[in-house]
Amino acid sequence: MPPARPDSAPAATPAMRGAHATIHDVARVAGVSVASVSRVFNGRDHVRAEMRRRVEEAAAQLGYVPHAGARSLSMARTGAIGVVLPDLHGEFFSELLRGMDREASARRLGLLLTVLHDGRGLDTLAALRGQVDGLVVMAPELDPDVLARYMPRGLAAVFLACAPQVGSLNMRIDNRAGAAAAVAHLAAGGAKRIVHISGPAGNLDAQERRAGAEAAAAEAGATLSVIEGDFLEASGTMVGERVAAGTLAADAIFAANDMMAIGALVALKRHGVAVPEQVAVAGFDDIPLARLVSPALTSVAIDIAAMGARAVAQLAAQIAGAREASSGEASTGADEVIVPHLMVRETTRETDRG
Amino acid sequence: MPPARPDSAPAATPAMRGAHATIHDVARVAGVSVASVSRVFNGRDHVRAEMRRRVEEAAAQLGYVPHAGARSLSMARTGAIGVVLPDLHGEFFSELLRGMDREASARRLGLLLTVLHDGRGLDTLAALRGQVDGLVVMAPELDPDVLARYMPRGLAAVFLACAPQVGSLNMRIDNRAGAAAAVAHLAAGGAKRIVHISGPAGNLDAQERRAGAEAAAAEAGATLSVIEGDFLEASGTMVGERVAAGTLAADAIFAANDMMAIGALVALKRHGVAVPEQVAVAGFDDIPLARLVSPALTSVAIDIAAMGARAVAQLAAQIAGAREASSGEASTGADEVIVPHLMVRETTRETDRG
DNA sequence: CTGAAAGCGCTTACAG
DNA sequence: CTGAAAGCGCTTACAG
Repeated sequence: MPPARPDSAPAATPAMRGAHATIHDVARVAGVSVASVSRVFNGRDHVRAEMRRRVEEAAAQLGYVPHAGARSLSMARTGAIGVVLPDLHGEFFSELLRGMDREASARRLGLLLTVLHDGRGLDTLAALRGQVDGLVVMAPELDPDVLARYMPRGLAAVFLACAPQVGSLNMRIDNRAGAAAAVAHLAAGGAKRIVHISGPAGNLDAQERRAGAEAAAAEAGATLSVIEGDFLEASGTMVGERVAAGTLAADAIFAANDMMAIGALVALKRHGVAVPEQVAVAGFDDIPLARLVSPALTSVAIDIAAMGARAVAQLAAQIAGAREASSGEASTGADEVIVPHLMVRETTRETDRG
Repeated sequence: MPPARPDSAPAATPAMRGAHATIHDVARVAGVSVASVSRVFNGRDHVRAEMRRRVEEAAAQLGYVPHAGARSLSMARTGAIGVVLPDLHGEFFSELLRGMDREASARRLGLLLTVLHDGRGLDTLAALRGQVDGLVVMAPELDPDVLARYMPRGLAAVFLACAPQVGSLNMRIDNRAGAAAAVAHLAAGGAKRIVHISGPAGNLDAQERRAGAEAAAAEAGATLSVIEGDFLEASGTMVGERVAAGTLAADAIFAANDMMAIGALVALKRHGVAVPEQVAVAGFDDIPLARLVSPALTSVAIDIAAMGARAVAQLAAQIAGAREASSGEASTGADEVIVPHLMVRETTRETDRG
């Protein structure tokens, strides 16, 4: 639709044309100014009851609904926040979104999803300016400088599990501690030859989990061999089959996420390997599925939904702050670290307690 | 930020104020008109190389990024589609979103998520006007008239698993056929007393699945007792425990979705009931988890991701059509029915074949 | 309490 | 090829 309508009949109202009624249509029908219609709909200023009645009547008659786009341009507020995710595979992101929605719904904020299919989509980030009030970004595989280059300037942002962005609020998972706890637990259960299925080499979470696993293995005097996976079930399956076949010696497997752990677990069981008696298995994330497989999977737990909710809350605070301070930078609170804890279940041997 | 900036120094450019540079800033720095800047950025019309160079230089210098909100107001196109979902629990919605994103990303469309927490949120639907180009709505628990009342008029829409909306494109799952296939399979495996864990009474999918189950049970001469669940694991657990305790007589359980079936399955196993020997179990949806539990769950499969992708593709076609026809109604293609198929796995007895 | 007007940041016929 | 101007549909100081 061209901005001008030179060729439409001058008397035709948008409502007549099948398009939506505008605030001008309502004003005309109600016999008042557009300013008054606006006031009635926003309900801040006082308007006389009679005025309100007439406007509401006209609006109802025309089926008028304010145009959110125009509104946000005028008010410099969209009511939406952008969510940038690396991928949508698996329950991790489903849980994360659920938590984000919980918080966003409560604040009447929309969630605009942008998925970075291994790098592609980065250029759409900048285009989010004017479409969202802020961004929650999760991009564990991206170089922080590259990411910074594509971020729209001056937009509030919270970074989740990314390489830290200076000047922004970063929420990080303590991957090292979580992985170390899992490996220490395996070693305490008697494991001597631990296989670690890592995430992709470029992934920050993967790097940190691997480092934590290596440190704990060294500490416990166990050997740790690393096989690179891709966070998908199939790479776990492959390792499980090699272990079952005897090609890969292991009395324990620690995977960098649950889906790979489950892949390994299922493969081991299929080949008659007893878990945890012959080979213990542990994962990372503690997705809902972890307790449903059998034996139930020991995993490093993070409250994913809570993390998502927290990120949205932080972002909302940042947006409100920027709005208040009106000019320029919002105060970005201190970075936050999420500390995971180990959920011991049936795929590992419980160690003595007291 | 007030629309006018009466109190800011007249010489201050937005860029200087920490805010974003606008097209006017770029035009001024490049010494050209805003129209030309617009042309360079949209790349449709021809512009001289020298002009392009100057504009691009100025834009780079100012860190200019076009304002999507203003753009969409001008062009009457947002580049986003709204996704309205009843809830985010479980893998079903994760899969659905994944499919939608696959298609939306390919078309460079954003996905604006709106979750209807049992009814709440309906009033935000209308507010989507001007924020999205169209809507994919999934609301199996909503009365079609109520839904119609809240839908923004004149916005393209595809309805997924809703009570059919006249004049719109509806995509429906053939729930009756799917449920009937599952129950027929259970009966063929020898089941005589089947317990059906239904979805909530107000849910259309639930109603149809129940009807299909009842028809098939009657056909096969098996009894079917219905216990109302809520699509969550816990309601399946409860039924599983009653069956294990002998309070509820059953040689087979058919749940209206997989999470309830898995709840029942886990409860039965925990209490030492052999599946499928003593009690067979079947679910509906065939979420990825279904094949990971053990024994692996027999389930009525629908390609959830494909369904989501298809809905987005249909919506995109509808939007393009409306844009082409310029005035008024888009042609909404014929309704579509998704036909599920039964995935037989280990929780049911395989019946003879040939 | 209400209205006229300017402004939000773009795009695009229209006329050079 | 380029610029001036009108327009997208709202909101909000400003002046009654």
